[in-house]
Amino acid sequence: MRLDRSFYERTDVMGIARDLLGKVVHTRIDGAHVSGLITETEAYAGVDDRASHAFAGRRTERNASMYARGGTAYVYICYGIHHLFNIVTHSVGVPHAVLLRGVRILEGQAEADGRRGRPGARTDGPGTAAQALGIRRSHDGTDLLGRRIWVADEGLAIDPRSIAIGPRIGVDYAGPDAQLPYRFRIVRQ
DNA sequence: ATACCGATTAACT
DNA sequence: GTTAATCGGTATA
Repeated sequence: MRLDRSFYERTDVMGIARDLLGKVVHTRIDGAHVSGLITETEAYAGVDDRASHAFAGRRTERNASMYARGGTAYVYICYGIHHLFNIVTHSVGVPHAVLLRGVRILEGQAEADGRRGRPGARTDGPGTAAQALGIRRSHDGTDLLGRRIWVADEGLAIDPRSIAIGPRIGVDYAGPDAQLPYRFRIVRQ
């Protein structure tokens, strides 16, 4: 069952990041349907989070969609190369987001392989997951309740003991906030 | 205008 | 372990 607006409009971005583990992200892009089990996420907690692009209310052309309503895609280019897919949460004007950091492809493996360039290539990083799903900067601002990108609960139960929680990756610039336990991943099963 | 850095990855030594 | 790839944001002039 597809996640509805009320899931994304919740105010607890860390809880959403955790609850997205085991959900299934679907894309219908360039005529192909690809889906993947979400295995890793990170929460970015808006204006108070030094690791967030929206820290202190920063608002630029790049991060404008972080300020959209929950259930919107925020896609930006990192290191000039990688397209990183985020799920915006909370309400309009509150720039919370969850970074998709890893998936296990369930449907459309051949299409994902083609996009990644070789069969069986990894999809366990934020850049590789977005690439396999076909998500790119042009999908920034896409409504996750539309027909291009959506997330579904397909009844896969995740044992809480299989979830690891720890500091986020690559945010050393964020000072003390770099140590916050905002990274969630499935480590077993 | 110039300079530096980043929510990364793959291909090296 | 190191490094190249490559571009928007931010700071400085």
